[in-house]
Amino acid sequence: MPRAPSPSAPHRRERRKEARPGELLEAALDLFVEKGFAATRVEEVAARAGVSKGTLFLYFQSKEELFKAVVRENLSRQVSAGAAEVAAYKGSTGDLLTHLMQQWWARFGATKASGISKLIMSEATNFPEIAQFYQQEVVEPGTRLIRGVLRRGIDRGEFRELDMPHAVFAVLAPLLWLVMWKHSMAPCCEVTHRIDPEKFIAQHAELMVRGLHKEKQS
Amino acid sequence: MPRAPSPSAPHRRERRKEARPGELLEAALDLFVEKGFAATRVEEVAARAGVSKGTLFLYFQSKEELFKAVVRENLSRQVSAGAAEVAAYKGSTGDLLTHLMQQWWARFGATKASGISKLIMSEATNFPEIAQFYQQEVVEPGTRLIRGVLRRGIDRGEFRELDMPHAVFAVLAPLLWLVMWKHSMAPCCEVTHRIDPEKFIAQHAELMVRGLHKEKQS
Amino acid sequence: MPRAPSPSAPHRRERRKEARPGELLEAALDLFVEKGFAATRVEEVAARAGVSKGTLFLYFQSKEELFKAVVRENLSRQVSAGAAEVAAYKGSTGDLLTHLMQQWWARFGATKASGISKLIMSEATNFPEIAQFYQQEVVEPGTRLIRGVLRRGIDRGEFRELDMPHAVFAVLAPLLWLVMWKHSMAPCCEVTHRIDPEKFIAQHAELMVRGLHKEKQS
Amino acid sequence: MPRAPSPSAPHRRERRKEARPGELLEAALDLFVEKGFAATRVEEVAARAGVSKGTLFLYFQSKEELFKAVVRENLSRQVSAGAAEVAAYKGSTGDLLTHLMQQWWARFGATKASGISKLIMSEATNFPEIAQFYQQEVVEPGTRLIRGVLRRGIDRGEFRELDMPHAVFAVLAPLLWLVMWKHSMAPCCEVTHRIDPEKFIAQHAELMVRGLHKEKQS
DNA sequence: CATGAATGAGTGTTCATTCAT
DNA sequence: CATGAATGAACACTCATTCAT
Repeated sequence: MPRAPSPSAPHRRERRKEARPGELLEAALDLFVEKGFAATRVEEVAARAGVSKGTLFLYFQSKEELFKAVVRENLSRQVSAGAAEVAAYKGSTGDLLTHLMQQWWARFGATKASGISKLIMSEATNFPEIAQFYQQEVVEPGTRLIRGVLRRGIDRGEFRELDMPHAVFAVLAPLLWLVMWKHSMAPCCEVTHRIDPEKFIAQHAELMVRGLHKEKQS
Repeated sequence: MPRAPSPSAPHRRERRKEARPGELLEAALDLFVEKGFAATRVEEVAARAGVSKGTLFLYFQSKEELFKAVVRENLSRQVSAGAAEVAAYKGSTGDLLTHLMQQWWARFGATKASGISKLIMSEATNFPEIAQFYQQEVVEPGTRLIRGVLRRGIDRGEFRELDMPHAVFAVLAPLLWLVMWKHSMAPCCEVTHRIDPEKFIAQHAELMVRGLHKEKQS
Repeated sequence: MPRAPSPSAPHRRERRKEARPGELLEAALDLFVEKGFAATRVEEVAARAGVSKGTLFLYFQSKEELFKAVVRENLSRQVSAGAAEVAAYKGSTGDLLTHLMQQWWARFGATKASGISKLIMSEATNFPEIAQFYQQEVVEPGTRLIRGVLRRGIDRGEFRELDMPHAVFAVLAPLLWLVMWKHSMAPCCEVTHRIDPEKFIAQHAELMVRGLHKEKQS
Repeated sequence: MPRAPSPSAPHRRERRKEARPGELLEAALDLFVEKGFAATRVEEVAARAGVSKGTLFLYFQSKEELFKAVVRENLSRQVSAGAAEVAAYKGSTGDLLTHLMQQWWARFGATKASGISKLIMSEATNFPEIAQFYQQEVVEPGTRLIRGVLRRGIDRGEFRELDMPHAVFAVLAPLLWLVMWKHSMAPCCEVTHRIDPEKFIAQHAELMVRGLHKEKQS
């Protein structure tokens, strides 16, 4: 016997038609980050999103397409956060750099979104297309941002001359490594020397700033 | 081009039990690095080693055991390489640190073996056992080594006091990130700012050493 | 001969989840009885049930679980059949015993289900779990039933005192042997002395009853 | 360096060339009885016989041929034991029957050889050829023997008239069941009501003899 | 739109059998 | 004769994908 739908209550099926893809992407993000592409089963993604396996394929042509959509969705969000801050900053470049790193951790590294950086690094060889996309959308802008900051330091007479492209990555690498570590080794090795992200960044920032600065007067 | 069989040439069913594991490990290393653990098929490993699937299982109980053997073969032996150098080194600690990093790249980072560091980071959550093995066999000794060097610098009055555990990772992180990068993004993004590993390490080392050093007496 | 699809006929991908397990169990019973556990391939079970291999694993976690389900389906239910009859029986214990044996043959021995008793005896050592299950679910209740009957005979002064545990099996053994025989030797040896189960049971029952009875007057 | 063989000591390889097949058959008997045909691995048979897998195939064309040889070898041995005893026996037929059963257990049922009866029953459907062989070599002579004994009893006025073919199996069935039980359920179900073979046979014999005898007093 | 029953290609692993030494 | 390294067919089980309802 079919139950008569009451106009005031939404039908069971109606729940959130247009919200579906988003729920699926969120569930997929969690699982891909946790298990990687191959070990994630689409059925589990569907289940976590509260729909059936068939429904997932209604929105995404294949598991690969789902993966790409997850990455694209989450990549777009995190671009161009710090550019404004740099432009507005008044203090020393060392302080600016330290501030940016801390902000980066608070706004990105500590959130679930950092999982997709890990994801991309992990699966890059299986999805070159994604890797290139990431390169363009995230790496390029990010390196430009840091390059600008280092340039600012040099121009203002605070920093030494640098091997610019590599110096940029010397600044970024520990941050990128940190999110990889957080999503790979850290969950498995609970035993020793648990890294405290904030302290790690503080130590890295201090070493960087000192390393970048011109010798104290000389 | 068919090769003419020479009477002294080995026959089709050549006995070379001693050589097999090595050949299989090499083939496995190649494929695991190229495709990751899950995407590598044991049959392909066997084929690349020039044997049948059954033969592989003659030497390795399972795909996972094969993987562990690859790790042991390629990582565990690299570990204690630097310890000796540290003990014998006479010069300044800054030079020692720079030297160690360059050696590490030459002996490990630049080789195919570095691919499995990337692999482990990528698949750690699916193989916690492997991750822990890596932690014990590689990460722990590596951090101990660096800690010893930093301690040497402090004891000799060259370096400042440090937040030791995090400083160690500040030194290591860019190196570990470099192998990740080399095996994930680098192959896909041939376009811009190709990182030159030696220059990157040089820049990192210089920044680190400057950052670690006491202020030039001021 | 292609069957003309009638509009009311079920479509190719018919939904009949409720019917599937039963069809699979029946096919499995046939094949397990015919070939034994190890020699039966799940794919063939599925094919005989008209479904694909994957579908079988939709309903049974493993080949072994399928086997257990077959056992449960066909044996466990047969158990308590006779208990009621015993309780309600009014006549002599000798007649009761004879009656029970005949009923057992009609309801179990003569059916396909008896094949799994043979199967279990054959493969018991490879599946101790199954053997214990059979022991608990079938052997124990069965021996209890017979013990009750013998006790009834003794209590009513019809039967002699007995070495009870072994007398029980003296009663049961020929029946159990009969199903073994039916499913092992009988199909191969069509030649001589084909055993007629009903007559065999009649002869066994008569001998048993006479053997159990007190000496006529003495 | 090859060791020079001393003439007085047998070479390692020479050990027992002609004993090999026998050792293999013995090992195979043990394992087939214990695990059944499918679950027995030829490598284990070879290992237990102290030779390599290849050597086994030097003597037996295939696993199936090995199985058949095991059965044939052990079947031949056990025929025509009791015929002489029957002919020479002077006492009552009831005592003769009881005596035969006890002897059968002592000389066959209790020995490893009984394992092949179990084996044949278990694998009969997979090896019809074997089953027919067993029928001719063992079952036929055995039933003839018992038939003779029953005939003796009737002719001497001790036993009643019988449904002869079925009476024969009524006598034999518990014995055959006993060896099946011993090699299947008994090893798994150590818990309750462990059957004592001698007592079981005693109880069976007593019931049979009483059941076969003419009514006392007449 | 949503479902979930059904599919079948694909994978790791086993093991009887072969054959060069 | 004996070996044991090598083979490859076979099998249980998985899971992305489809489609009738």
